[in-house]
Amino acid sequence: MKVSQYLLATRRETPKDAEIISHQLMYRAGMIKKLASGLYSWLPTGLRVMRKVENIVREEMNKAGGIELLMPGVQPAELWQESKRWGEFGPELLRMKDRHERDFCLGPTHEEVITDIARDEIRSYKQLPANFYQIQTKFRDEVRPRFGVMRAREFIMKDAYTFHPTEDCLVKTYNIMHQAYCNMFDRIGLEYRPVLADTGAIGGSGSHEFHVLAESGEDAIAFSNESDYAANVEKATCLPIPTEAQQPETLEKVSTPNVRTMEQLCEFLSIDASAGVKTLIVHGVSDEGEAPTFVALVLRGDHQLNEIKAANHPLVHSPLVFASDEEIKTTIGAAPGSLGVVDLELPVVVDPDAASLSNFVCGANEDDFHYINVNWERDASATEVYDLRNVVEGDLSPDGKGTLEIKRGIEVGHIFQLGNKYSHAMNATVLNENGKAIAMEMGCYGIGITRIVAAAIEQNHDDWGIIWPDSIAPFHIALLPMNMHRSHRVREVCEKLYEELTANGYEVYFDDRKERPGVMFADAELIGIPHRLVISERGVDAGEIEYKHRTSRDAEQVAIDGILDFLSETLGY
RNA sequence: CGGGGUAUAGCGCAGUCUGGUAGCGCGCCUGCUUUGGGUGCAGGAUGUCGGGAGUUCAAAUCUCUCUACCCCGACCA
Repeated sequence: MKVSQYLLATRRETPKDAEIISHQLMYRAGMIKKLASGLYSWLPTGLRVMRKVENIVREEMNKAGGIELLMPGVQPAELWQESKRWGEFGPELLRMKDRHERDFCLGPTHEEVITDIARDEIRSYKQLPANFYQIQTKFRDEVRPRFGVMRAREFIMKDAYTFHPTEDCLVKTYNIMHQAYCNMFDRIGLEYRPVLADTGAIGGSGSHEFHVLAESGEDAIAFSNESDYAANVEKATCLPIPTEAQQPETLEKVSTPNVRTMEQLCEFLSIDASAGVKTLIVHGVSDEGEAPTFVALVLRGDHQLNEIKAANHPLVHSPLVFASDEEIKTTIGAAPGSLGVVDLELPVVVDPDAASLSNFVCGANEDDFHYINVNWERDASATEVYDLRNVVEGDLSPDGKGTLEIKRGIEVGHIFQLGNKYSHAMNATVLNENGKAIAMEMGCYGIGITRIVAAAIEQNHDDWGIIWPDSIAPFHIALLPMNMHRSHRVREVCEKLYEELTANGYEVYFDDRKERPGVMFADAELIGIPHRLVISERGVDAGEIEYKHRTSRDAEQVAIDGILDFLSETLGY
């Protein structure tokens, strides 16, 4: 590629609304241009990177037995009504009508369409397992798009769907896909972790997320320092903290004027937050239209409620709804801040680490009073002991090996064992060996292609710009002539080298603009081209070309005749 | 959807309080200059001041209204 005939679109200034480094650099490197909130054009340089990612994903999918197809972005409402998701999906589903007033949506995902294909085309267990995928534009009307293409409304996703006669077969394919995902991220060259994930509303038995580790990640993931246990903090569990039961002391009610928060209480009583419990009142399950019921959730004072775990408890309303101050006042007779477990007449769900305390502190259900030396059974009863809290750094790994560390991650992939939710709702059956119709077991597997591009930048950049791994770099080699407009010799060497490199399959960024060296260096570094060749009159006279890798400090001189061999060795092909 | 903010040249911004001929930097065009890290000098082009309505002799500036975008909270690849 000759830069003079290309749309480079690099910029010196960072737009004020770009908050994370990948967004800033993608904009400055001329990879993307915003059209509207959450909608981006991919300029030539950006598209080249995206295609590289796509190709790696495609190759690994094919290796894993996937068969590529392509489904429409616009989908009829009927399919979504059949799966019940026309109602369930909410405002994130962008809906529209055609000229005949028929309802359609822009597909945020394609379970319905693929299931429709499968139910028509797959009739026998002999055709299973089947593994279909596509790489295609998705649309989700995000409440708040942000971070550039990281959370865009329109984005490119690879989505795969598998169909199986049995759960065993599903698990087998699921594991193959898990490995395929690892292969993709390995090939791209990202530091990532597969982690156990919450299956959420979709249900099903197994789910993993793939996270690229980065400070700017929106998710927290926990993993053991001694085993391969890793899970989204939403889902992560740990072993209870070992405690020794103490001799029960006498229960005592103490006056704690104006104490409302855990911090105030700790200061007032000179205790550590781990010596107390906090009591949270949430809505319980209730029938439609009935007045809400309430459930008390009890955690050790220094622990944080995990709302997803809480909402998964059978007594607790899902999604989680906290009781309002008025509801608490009328139900308990005290304001939040003085709640406790003694004589509490509600179902009480207690986190294991709160359940193992003795002689602990809690509110007295009376404003400005707390109890000290509270003990379970004697003073308070737990309806159930149930994991309710977020794990924290240093907790014991649930597999008994090591302690947990917490890092931030960007979710770039998510795989699910779906079971038969869609096949059942949409009547996608096959005949088994006995001629009996059974709903197919399904798996689904997503990868955010465009998000991977941004995540790769989060992980690979420096003060000068992006540093692409070879695998997804927009160009392999930057060919930078010094003052070519004044030197026939430099021009000759460059033009010839450009032809040769291109003929050898390299993607060459040939900066043939009449620019000063500083401008050329700055642009090539900003764009993140991994390998750089500098051609100068001085070098040509000495029969040498200068080579430098994007990450190395110093350049080296290479003989002009040996440059092809040198590059094939350095780049590995 | 709730709360906060912004909208002036391609980009980044000043000007708005206190109404009076539209500005700066970068970029862009022309010429000269310079030549291994975003050169320097000179000249030049570019605006419905987000849209609409109002107040006024006069509105980027004051009032009303609409729209778009950004930031903070619940979702997701």
